[in-house]
Amino acid sequence: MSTLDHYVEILKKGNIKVTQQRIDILKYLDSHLSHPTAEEIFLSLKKTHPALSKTTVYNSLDVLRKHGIITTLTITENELRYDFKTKMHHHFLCKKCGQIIDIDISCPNIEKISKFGHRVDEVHGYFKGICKNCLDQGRGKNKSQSLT
Amino acid sequence: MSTLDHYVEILKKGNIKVTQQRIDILKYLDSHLSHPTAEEIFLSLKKTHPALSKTTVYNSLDVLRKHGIITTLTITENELRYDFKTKMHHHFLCKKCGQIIDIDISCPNIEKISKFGHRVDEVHGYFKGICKNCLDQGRGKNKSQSLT
DNA sequence: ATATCAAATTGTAATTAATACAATTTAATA
DNA sequence: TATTAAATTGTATTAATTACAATTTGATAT
Ligand SMILES: [Mn+2]
Ligand SMILES: [Mn+2]
Ligand SMILES: [Zn+2]
Ligand SMILES: [Zn+2]
Repeated sequence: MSTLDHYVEILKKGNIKVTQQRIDILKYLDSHLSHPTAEEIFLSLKKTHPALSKTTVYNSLDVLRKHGIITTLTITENELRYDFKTKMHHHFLCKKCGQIIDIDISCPNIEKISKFGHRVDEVHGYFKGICKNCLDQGRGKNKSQSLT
Repeated sequence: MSTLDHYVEILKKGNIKVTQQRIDILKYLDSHLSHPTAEEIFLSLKKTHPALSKTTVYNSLDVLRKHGIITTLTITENELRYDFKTKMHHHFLCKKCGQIIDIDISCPNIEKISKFGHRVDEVHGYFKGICKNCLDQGRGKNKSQSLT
């Protein structure tokens, strides 16, 4: 969550033409770190920007990704997800509530891969299971905690 | 690569009805550890079994997966990939030649996730970059090595 | 060996994420 | 303010996956 100028700066620094659509998408991703899909981003932004095209969302996300400003996750099966956080981290997908949680750990395996002779550009660490919240609820300890 | 009886045994052990289609799919996955897509499996099996339906391939893969006989990979963006190898291992996707290589290492991070309170059922470790073969070719050391 | 029947297969249609493309608009520069 | 390359829009298309009804078949009991 930052001032709009912050997103303008990010775009200018990458020599990306500054448009309202791109600012909106960046702002959305920065304030929704839940790894949304293109569809979710589109539907949300369309509320306050009815003329927005889904193609623009896809195009903008591609541009941002190619410039390393955002990253993508292939953790779910049918759609790509987007992440404003680019620092290497892991993810946990809860198969019950569906949320994708950031896990701030690094990967100690990169060096091993390099020893095989491959050049590693990206590291993706995903875990799937049941999150703490869902486990607690399943045990009857319903503390009426929100899952959104 | 095993005798057909082996795949029959696998199905029977899982209380899965034995059909020629399921045997064929299992055999294909066992002898093609390249993490094929449903489409690739379908096209290859259709050659010797022209009546095969793509729906059957999807259904069978789902059944096999639900019984833990095969696993799935979401490493590429547009399609699911299937793996006969269920023992926990990592993967490396070469962005040049497209092949997905098995990396036989384990994940030292599982315990950390458990400490967060989540229950971990699946571990997915993916790396992306340029594989050794492609790197060597790029350096002009073309030893005419096959990439298939 | 044969009849039975739930389950599997098939073929087609529907859904959905993503991409292609031509017309229009706009951000950046002069 | 005029210019222009790039971005946006809307629509059409592609491609992976799922839904579903009709048909076939594997396993069981007779
Ligand atoms: Mn994240
Ligand atoms: Mn594998
Ligand atoms: Zn959960
Ligand atoms: Zn390669």
